[in-house]
Amino acid sequence: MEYTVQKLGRLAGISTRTLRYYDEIGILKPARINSSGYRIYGQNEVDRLQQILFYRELGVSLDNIKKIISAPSFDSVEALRQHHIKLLEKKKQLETLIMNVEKTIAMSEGRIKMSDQEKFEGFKQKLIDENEEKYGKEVREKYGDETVDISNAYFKNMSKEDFDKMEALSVQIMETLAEAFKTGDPAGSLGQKVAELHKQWISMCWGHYDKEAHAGLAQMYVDDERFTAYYDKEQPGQAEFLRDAIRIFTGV
Amino acid sequence: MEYTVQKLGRLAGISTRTLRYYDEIGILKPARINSSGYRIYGQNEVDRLQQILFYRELGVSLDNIKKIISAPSFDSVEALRQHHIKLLEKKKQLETLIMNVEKTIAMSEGRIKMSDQEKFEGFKQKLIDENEEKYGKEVREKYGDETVDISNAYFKNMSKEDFDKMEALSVQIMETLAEAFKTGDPAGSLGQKVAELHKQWISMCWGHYDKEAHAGLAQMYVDDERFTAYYDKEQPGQAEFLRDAIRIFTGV
DNA sequence: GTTGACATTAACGTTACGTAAAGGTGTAAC
DNA sequence: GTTACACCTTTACGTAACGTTAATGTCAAC
Repeated sequence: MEYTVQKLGRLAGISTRTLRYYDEIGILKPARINSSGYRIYGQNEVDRLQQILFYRELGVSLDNIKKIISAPSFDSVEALRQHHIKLLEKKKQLETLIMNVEKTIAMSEGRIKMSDQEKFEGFKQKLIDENEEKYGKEVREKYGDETVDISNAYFKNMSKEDFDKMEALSVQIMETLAEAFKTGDPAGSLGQKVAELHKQWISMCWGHYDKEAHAGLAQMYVDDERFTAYYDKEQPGQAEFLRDAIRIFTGV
Repeated sequence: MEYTVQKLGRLAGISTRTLRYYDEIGILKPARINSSGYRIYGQNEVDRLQQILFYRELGVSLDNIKKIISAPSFDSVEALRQHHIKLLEKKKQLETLIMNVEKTIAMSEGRIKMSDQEKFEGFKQKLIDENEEKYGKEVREKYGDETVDISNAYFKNMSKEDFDKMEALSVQIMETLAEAFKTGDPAGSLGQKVAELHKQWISMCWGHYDKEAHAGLAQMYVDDERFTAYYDKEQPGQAEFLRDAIRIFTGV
């Protein structure tokens, strides 16, 4: 089956302008141009367009779509599997958002209360995903396929020594946190020592120090389950304890 | 609680640029400007921003969001309910798309075969929805709250007489179709009479006539379940019969 | 041989921001 | 007291993915 722009457009539910644009940027060129200069698309182009629209639906930029499906190593089945996973994630996020809406309705009716933080929950997950994606990409560009641990040092182009120092600090933090947690007092000397160590650690991470940001990060350790899981892995409650200690330490 | 641009941005997971832009276009103005010219947001703004992001997530343009939430009749709880329904629809569509991906993977592995039509199913539903939304909006702008039936005449700014004529035609089509269907022969004189009547009808709809489009529409009566349901409502199989009659009539 | 649907290129418009430039503000640290 | 640095400001140009308009060529049908 052969298609002109309009026929293919109708088939796929897109405009002729879109098809010409796709030709222009080289993401979907017609199989041939007939004697009158008309674009003629064939079976291969139909399939390729389908691929393009799949990725577009995911919010992938045309530029990236081009890279993905033009790469010589492109394995379309594998790409589809990845695609499938992303769609499932998107669905999950949508479900979070739906829950959030239901919560907000309940709140409007006065049945429950929501914190300002909670009000943006459905959206935030998306942000985190995007950051991860961006972060991961940049790291891969800079360091190739080195270990994930080293990628932690990304922010400041850290030296190996600095990195080792950070590692040591982070071990020390976890140990001291465990000790301090036993005392049950975030304001105590051990609790404040953890906060001080943590300050040193993020100072290295960020290249500078900022009280409010520190307190904000501590709050995130409680709000973001990935961080909570990390700090709570030995004793549940440690993430919250750390936040309280830092709150007192920073006075925020 | 009061927020500066950055604090609110972090809370909601958006950039400061976005907040300034929202101020600029008047969709979200700060509660006040302090002595240094800083934007200060309060509780109302947090809630309004949440509303904005809800709609944005749905793909509504900022311009339309502004109209929606600025309308004096804006009922936020009711809006949330609508919003909730739309999210559920979006989820459903996403599930269709996921199924489509799974189907395509299966196809790539040679387990099943898919027609060109099927390949675009997930997108098409979306297209239909969008068209309906756009269509409905434009009609409301043009005719206010008149009946949905009259809105059918939208395309060509049809007169009342034309509209009545169309109505009469559509009744005649249904009656003749029922008669013709009994003969079981789409090529017979009754079958071809239906096709001819249908040609007249769509000529009025579109303002012109095109064979291929006619044949295409007839195919859609079979492919799109909403049309199929309409034509099959008296006798299952009538949609298919009509398509066959039109196929023969147009010679496509 | 004239419609009218279809095709072409060229080029400017749009939305929702990103990004940089050039500068003022607030406060913690030396 | 001034340095430093995270904030804030406005102005203004850049971008993605097309939409839209204009001016023009092509093809099938009546």
